Amino acid sequence: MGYISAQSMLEHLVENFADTSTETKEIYRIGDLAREFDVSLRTLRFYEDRGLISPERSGSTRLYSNADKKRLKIIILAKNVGFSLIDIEELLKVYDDDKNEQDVSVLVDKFKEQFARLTDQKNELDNSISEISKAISFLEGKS
Amino acid sequence: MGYISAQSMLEHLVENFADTSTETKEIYRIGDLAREFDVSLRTLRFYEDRGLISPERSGSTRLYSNADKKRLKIIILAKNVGFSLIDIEELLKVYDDDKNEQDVSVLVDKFKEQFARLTDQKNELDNSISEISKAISFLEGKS
DNA sequence: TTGCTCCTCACGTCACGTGAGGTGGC
DNA sequence: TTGCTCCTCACGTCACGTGAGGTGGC
Repeated sequence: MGYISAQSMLEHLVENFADTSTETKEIYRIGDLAREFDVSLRTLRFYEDRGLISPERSGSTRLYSNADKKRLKIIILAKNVGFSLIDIEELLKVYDDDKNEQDVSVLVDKFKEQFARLTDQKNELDNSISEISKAISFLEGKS
Repeated sequence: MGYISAQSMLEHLVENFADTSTETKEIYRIGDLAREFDVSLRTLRFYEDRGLISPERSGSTRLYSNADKKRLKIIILAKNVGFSLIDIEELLKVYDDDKNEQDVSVLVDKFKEQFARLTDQKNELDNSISEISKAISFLEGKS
């Protein structure tokens, strides 16, 4: 099959997973995107502080393009699966420096690592749930 | 069956769940307890700052009694099942103000609330795991 | 004029981690 | 003297939340 860049893979990925409103505009204000992705204004400003996204300005007001919105979709998907902002910065670096096919395997590796972290967390959570269940039946059995 | 106080229930609970070393001493130093409960010195000092535990001192060195150790067992069990330090403060209040049987149901309620929080977290985690699994098979299928 | 939305600081949160710099008894 | 363990600040972390105080266009 044909060559697929990491960049277009990420774009297809978020198209499949972050299927939000179908409203098509050219320019978005911060409130539009905050509503659409269900995050706070502070969150979007914070991501900008962290260098993850850099919207244009009209005076002091931020203006987000469709490219910014695609970028934000990637950020939100990555956040939803528990990537840290540092991780997301690296993902976006792959997205931006789209030079060769190796990037794709780097991408797969990063997602697999995150999958491993999530399953570790799940095991810890399951242990906590089992411990608290035992505690509750102990407390109820004695009352 | 006979009346069982919230205080003794908490003690029995941690006896069952936090069965650590059986070494019996009268006095523990901070390093002893840190090793036994697998937490840092900083953590024990922080819990003291937060008013959760108040060991004696010999000069500047902290000396923990067996009662302090029991108390710490409760703290560690509660931490392991995800209670916040604020929650733990309230649990310890029940442990200290051991006046009537109502406390026991308060205790059960707090544990059940925490159980609900944990299952919510588990659902979120399961969603994240499912999302990232789909993402990985998407990425692998296209490479 | 009133609302709505936008803006920039800047401190607060949560549970500690991580040095820096120093003391005390074997 | 060297190690080991203990101590007290006090800033850093992570991803924002939460005001305070102010601007700009319908």
